Amino acid sequence: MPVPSAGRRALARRTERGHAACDRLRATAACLFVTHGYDGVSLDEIVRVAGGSKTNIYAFFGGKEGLFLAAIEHACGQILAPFHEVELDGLGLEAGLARLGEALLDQLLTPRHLALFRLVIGETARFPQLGALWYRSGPGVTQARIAAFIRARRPGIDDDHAADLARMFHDMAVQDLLHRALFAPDLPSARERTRIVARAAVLVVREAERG
Amino acid sequence: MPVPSAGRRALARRTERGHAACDRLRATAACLFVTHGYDGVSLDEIVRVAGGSKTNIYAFFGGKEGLFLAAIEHACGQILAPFHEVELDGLGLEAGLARLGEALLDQLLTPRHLALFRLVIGETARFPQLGALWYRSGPGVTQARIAAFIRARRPGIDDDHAADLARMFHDMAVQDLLHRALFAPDLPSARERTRIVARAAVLVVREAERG
DNA sequence: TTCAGATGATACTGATGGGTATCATCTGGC
DNA sequence: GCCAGATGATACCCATCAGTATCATCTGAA
Repeated sequence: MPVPSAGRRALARRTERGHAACDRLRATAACLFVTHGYDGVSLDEIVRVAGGSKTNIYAFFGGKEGLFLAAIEHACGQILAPFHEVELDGLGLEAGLARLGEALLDQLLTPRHLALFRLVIGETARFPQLGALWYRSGPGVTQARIAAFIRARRPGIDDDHAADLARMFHDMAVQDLLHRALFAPDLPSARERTRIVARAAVLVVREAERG
Repeated sequence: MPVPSAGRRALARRTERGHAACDRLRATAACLFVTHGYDGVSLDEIVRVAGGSKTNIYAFFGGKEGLFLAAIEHACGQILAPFHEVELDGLGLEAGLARLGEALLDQLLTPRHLALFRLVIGETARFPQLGALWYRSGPGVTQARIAAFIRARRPGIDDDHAADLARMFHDMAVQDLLHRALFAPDLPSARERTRIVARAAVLVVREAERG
């Protein structure tokens, strides 16, 4: 691999055309990297799909690694957006947890999320900052939202206890299904999904009562 | 990439030297692939470390992909061996579950397991058979052992219920810690580990009483 | 309008690496 | 011991690809 040099200097004033090219590059790269992995995509291919030229990649992102990190960060930021908009007004603890679990699984079991998850896990060895970024924008946010909901429905609850319950609910409701989706091509039925999430919700509610 | 051809024909009688070379290649490849990933290791490097020559790789394994699959299968078969030998005689349900959970974490949080896990998840997109192999020799076996223990300590329990409890215990005890280890460099303290496992065991025992 | 700098198109470079070919050497059944 | 076939050592082929260089064209602030 050629040693990267300073390359062309950073741009002083980027034009409108440049911004558009930059966005297109990042979006295209995200799509291709998620689908084919870091080593499975060449810069020439990205440029061929996105338009523009390799000149931009080095001017905007510094090289392949920079483009990769920017693309994945972008993808991570988007992946859980629908989950954050789930409406819980009027739902009790058990029903609300169930809805949160279902909404979470809706996102986590999409092919796009599974592919991104694979990529992040695989490349965290090469790009350590990726792992932290992922946990922050993934499980971290998710568990925090669940914990907040538990505290809202059980106002007197201890903060640590709520966080514990949130973590346990998250893991019981999501992890086995996520792993099965990652490793086996046949997803469980919707009925099975519902059962698993409901079971987790029941357990957590019982445990919350106990204090 | 050159299109693989039939290559040299399969060997009719392999010599003792050949068997030794084959084993060395597989072990070396497992080590290097787990550390550097599929694309991060060249055949020349494997041969340089293991001795022998590329001739063997094509004669024994058919090419890089075949060697990779053989190496990973080998590594998967070994990774949980210590877990299967945990002694549970004389322990009640809660204490036994706790010991199982601790023993499992002992294996899952080793650098070697984390690296193998990363590799398998990342490469399952390219080699689908890998995922099934992994689930079979990993979580599948683990959960089955936990379920068997629950049934042994609660003889009247419904089989499906035991399997459910096993899955939930497995996920509560292991998953969050595993994910944090995968994504963040700082492992949780032994104290925190013990607390999480104990908490999961308590929940499952209570749930088992309820029927 | 001008023109310096941004962007596009494209060819090139140097290194890498999977797979093949060739020939030398070793093994083991006979 | 013989010798066919297994194994080792090595050079080679050819495609890929990150990064660079060069020059043409476009943009937008002054």
